[in-house]
Amino acid sequence: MSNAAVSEHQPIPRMKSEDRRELILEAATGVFGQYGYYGATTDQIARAAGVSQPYVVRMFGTKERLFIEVIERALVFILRSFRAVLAEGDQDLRARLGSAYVELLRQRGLLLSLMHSFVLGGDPVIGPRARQGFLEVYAFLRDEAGFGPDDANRFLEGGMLLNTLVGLRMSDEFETSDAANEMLCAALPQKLDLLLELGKSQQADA
Amino acid sequence: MSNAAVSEHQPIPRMKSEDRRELILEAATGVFGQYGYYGATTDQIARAAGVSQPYVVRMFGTKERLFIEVIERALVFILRSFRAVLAEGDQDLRARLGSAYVELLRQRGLLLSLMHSFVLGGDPVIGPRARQGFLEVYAFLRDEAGFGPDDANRFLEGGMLLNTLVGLRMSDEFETSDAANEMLCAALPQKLDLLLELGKSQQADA
DNA sequence: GTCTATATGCGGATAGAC
DNA sequence: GTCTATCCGCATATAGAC
Repeated sequence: MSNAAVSEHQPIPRMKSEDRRELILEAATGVFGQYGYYGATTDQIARAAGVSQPYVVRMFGTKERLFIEVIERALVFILRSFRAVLAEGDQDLRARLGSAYVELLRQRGLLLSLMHSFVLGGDPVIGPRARQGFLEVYAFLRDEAGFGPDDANRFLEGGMLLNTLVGLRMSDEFETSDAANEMLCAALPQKLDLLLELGKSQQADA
Repeated sequence: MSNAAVSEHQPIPRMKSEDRRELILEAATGVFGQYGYYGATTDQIARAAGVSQPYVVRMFGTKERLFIEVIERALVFILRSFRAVLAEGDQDLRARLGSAYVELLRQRGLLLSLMHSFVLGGDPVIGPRARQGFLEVYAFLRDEAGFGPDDANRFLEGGMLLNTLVGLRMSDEFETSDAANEMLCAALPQKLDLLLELGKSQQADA
């Protein structure tokens, strides 16, 4: 048995700070997405990332700074994804952006972490970042995607309802409630299968 | 100096359990609306209600039960308000229901407490209640208001964006950001003045 | 009905070893 | 780069007086 095998068993898997950082941000995104800023603990995040709790704090300074990094990273993903859609053409832009947004659900907790930040607008440090993030998306829709105020609004409305339904885990009721079923079908023209699939996998985790 | 004056100074203002209960629920609604379930403390709620922290816990058993009562009470207000609109006629139903919804912002934290519950769908006790509440509103729109699936969906989309903008305190940016200004105007056809007014008063509190 | 005092547990953060 | 041990503060909840 090689040394490599031994250090896999008692893992002190050193890696570059940058990589570890990304790993923790991903884990934190999932945990914050589920429990929100206050509800999530640095210990949960650490376990999800496979590192020790003090290490998480050490790397990001405070839980608050970690949360800020999580939501700023989430925003980067959203805008990157939207710009990729834009680069592919102008046909059906609204539908394709909507589709891209739903696809972001694959990154667990990404949209929900943001959603949690949106309802903490009163917080003196989270609030301003959250507003800025939201406004950046709005600016993208207006200036880059060329939406008018009404179209931009419509798009955001749909996005916020989607976030809410995901946060609610409404997909859990898909089979048990006709109303839930109907609502989900109306809210997600396509992509319903993705939502249900992700819903099941996260039920399995928990 | 009379005894009455003394007991005003050291106030032990006994009141009926029911009244005190309502007072605390109101205070809790405001605090939960601002900080969410995990972020709010029973002590903040107690101070907002003008009672001691242990009394709050004593009266509701646990913080969790208090939160559940807050969101169920919020739902009662929403449905009561919607049914009142319905009783006044069928003209312009969508707009009038929307308007009634915005008016509920007057009850501080009512819509936001619900919103916070919506993003905690993974919680084993909050989640089911939150889903049920959301589905009750949907059922109202479909069965009582006579909306079709698409109209119901549209209505909920608008509601969720409103909740989000309020949670974000986007009205804080009304004067400083053109984008925020435009967005708010598009999101609230009428009633923008109400939002701005409430925004100012809550800035004053904090 | 309401308070004061307090027990208890948990979570964020720090110190320091390896 | 990463861990273990631990401190400290805060928040929920309990006990019991008035």
